[in-house]
Amino acid sequence: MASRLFAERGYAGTSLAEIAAGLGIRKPSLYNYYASKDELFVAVFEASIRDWSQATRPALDGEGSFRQRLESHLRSIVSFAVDNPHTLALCREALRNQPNGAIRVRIDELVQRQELDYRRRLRSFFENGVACGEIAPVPVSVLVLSWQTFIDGLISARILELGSLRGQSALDGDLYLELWRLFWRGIAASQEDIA
Amino acid sequence: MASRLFAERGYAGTSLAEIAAGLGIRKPSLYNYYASKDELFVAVFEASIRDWSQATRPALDGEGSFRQRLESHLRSIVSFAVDNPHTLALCREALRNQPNGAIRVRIDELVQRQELDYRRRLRSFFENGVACGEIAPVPVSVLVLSWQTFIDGLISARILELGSLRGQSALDGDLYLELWRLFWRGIAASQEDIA
DNA sequence: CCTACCGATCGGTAGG
DNA sequence: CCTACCGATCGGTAGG
Repeated sequence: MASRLFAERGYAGTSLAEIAAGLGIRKPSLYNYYASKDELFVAVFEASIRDWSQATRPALDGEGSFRQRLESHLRSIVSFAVDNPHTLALCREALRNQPNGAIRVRIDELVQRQELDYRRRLRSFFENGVACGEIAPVPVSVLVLSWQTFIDGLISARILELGSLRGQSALDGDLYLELWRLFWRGIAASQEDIA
Repeated sequence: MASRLFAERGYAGTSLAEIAAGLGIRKPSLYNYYASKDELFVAVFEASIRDWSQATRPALDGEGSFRQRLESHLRSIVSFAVDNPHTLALCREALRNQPNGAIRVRIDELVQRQELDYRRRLRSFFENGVACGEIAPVPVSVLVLSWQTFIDGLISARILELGSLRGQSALDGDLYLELWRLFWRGIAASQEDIA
């Protein structure tokens, strides 16, 4: 509830009275659970980023070719994004907005930790992929960044289409799999024809 | 000034008193220029999206191979994004947030118009590229979406790093050109080796 | 979990 | 472009 409101209207645009109303209680009762608006926001953000990283975790270390594993990782990311649109939007809101500075530090710390962990896993995945000759011999840091940019683009499309009605979305149906094929073609070692 | 504040703190998080202070005047004086906060925001957003689309326009229809023209288009996008970080952030903020609904409609209309125009130009560019055999025979709608996702990913990286200190950014130095090489490799008709 | 209430700040207006 | 001011709402507290 709070997470949805924060995601849709932002930190400053969401009042504690609205959150309470959504929960069927009155504003002062919130203070039995959280010491302040900041604490509430941090708690909600913490839960969001944890859900996100958990839902996304497993696939990379599974079985199959590097292509299959990366695709399965992508599928878990996309299905989470589709099922939990405001969880992701909240993470973006927290990253982008700078409510008052005090809260910033704590959020940045949470993000840093999760980001470092994710990059470490990606790095090892791509290192192996290059070593096994399935992925093109590009610097691993470029591969990692390329992947993160690809995902960011997909997610952006998803988040932006929440507010305004955009046309065709990158996540409509299985369209993202077409984008994935092009992405993989860009980093694959051997370059099959596309058709 | 107003654009920077709206971009950094969002619509709800920016007060008219702050904007006025940034301009060296008092709050009520703003009402000599704009009838309301909504009008001010729409005006600032309109200017931002216009600057963005103008700075980005020329390259696609220039001379050279499709690869050269798309790369030059990318360069103009990235250099605008680096030079005008909060102009882009404001566009994102306007797209994402839904301040009160009245303002939404007008912003969506501005976005729709510019978006349709941009997609039309991309579509014609990619159609020609495929027809000339320089770009892989993929449905044009997929190519267009793929490009927009690529750009969204680069821009996201830029915007997110404004607030929090992220590690390596996709737009540090010429790193984005490495990502571009992989992107092009994914959509190119003939697939040279990467090394 | 509630009612009642606090000072501060919000967008906006009056009047000059 | 200003000072002075409006009612409404903000996050938060007192006290039960």
